[in-house]
Amino acid sequence: MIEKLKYQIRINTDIDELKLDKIVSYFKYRKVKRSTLLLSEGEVCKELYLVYSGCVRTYYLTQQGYEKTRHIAFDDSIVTSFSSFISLQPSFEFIDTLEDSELYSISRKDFYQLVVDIPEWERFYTRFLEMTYIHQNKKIEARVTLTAKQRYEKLITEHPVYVRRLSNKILASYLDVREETLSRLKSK
Amino acid sequence: MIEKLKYQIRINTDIDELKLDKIVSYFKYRKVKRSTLLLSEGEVCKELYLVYSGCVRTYYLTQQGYEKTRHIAFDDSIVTSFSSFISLQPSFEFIDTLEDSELYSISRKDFYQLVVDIPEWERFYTRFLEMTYIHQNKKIEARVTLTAKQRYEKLITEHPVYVRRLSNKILASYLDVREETLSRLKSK
DNA sequence: ATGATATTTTGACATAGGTCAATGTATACG
DNA sequence: CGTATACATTGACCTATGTCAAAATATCAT
Repeated sequence: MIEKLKYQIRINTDIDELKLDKIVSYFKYRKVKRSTLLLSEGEVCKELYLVYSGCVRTYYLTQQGYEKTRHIAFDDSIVTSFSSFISLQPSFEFIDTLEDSELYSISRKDFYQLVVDIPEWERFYTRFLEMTYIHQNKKIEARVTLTAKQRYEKLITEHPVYVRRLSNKILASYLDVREETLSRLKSK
Repeated sequence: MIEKLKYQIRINTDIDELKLDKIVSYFKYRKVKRSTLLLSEGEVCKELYLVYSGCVRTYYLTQQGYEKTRHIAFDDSIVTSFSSFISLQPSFEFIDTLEDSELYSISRKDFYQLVVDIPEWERFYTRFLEMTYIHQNKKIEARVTLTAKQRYEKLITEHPVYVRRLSNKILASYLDVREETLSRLKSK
């Protein structure tokens, strides 16, 4: 089951099975329907999710009420409203499921207790933050240097799964264009 | 001198003076003139800088050859081309000085050796990455949800130093608008 | 100081992408 | 199954911001 998480940790840091089992024991299994709201704007985010199957996203609203998708997590990836999870400030993001999903969740309290108790877990977390930084940075660069068309084509090339698995509406909100614009881009 | 770094580390993690002195001993002092290029696109970034005085920025070029400023570091803050520093991949960013500056630099090798050797330093680094994440995320949100005018006004309100200390050209590149546009925004 | 070089401002115009509205097409649920 | 609700497409038009060029300042090096 949660083998994938174990595997992820193993490749990022040396760790024995005992500690690995301890870490994994804090994750709780949870099955949720499509379109389930896991966190609302204004709430403090006290859970981190590991997506075992399905799809979870985080998004926020513009002043005009449009959704902007920050992150989409498919199988075996981690998702939470990080800014809130880290700072304990109210989240400006929502978290919801885009498909029926199986999740493993860990509480913020347990998560940070593991950071203190298990050096390998802290190492893993540090690596994770580093990779997240790089990913964010690339996303910003793409947003700033490419046209809507180019961003769409880049996504097709680099992550065809997104285009295959997501609705136009979600894809548009992820690429930061209006749905109408995406629809037009596709037909050219 | 490097008291500020010590102070920063102390408030983020408990650490004794001995270790603090060891950390600090790896930083080398360096005085550089305005407009000095510290890193070029394509090079692997193997240094991290602590800005003691002056101003350092990182930027990249769009396909049309325009500069886009990612980060501006004034006194007492940390700057490097992180994606490259972390991954050892060639940097897509440049680093240069916007004012005559005094820097403390540490090599990537020493930096990561300290991460391994001194748990408090790793803790500090983790906190730093967390704060950096939150900062990046806010910047993206602002870029996506606000107009050029609103971004400019937000900057005036939240970080008037930027507006006071930077040229229009740099400020425009930081706000992700053309210089002409910024010039017009100001006169309204 | 003085010319050279870079920055800022202003103007006229172009355009990518947004907006609003209507129509067509899925898909979910009783 | 059928119909209600959400999603996707298309059209006509609009606007914020970019582009290019020229003039007005500021800044720098000798």
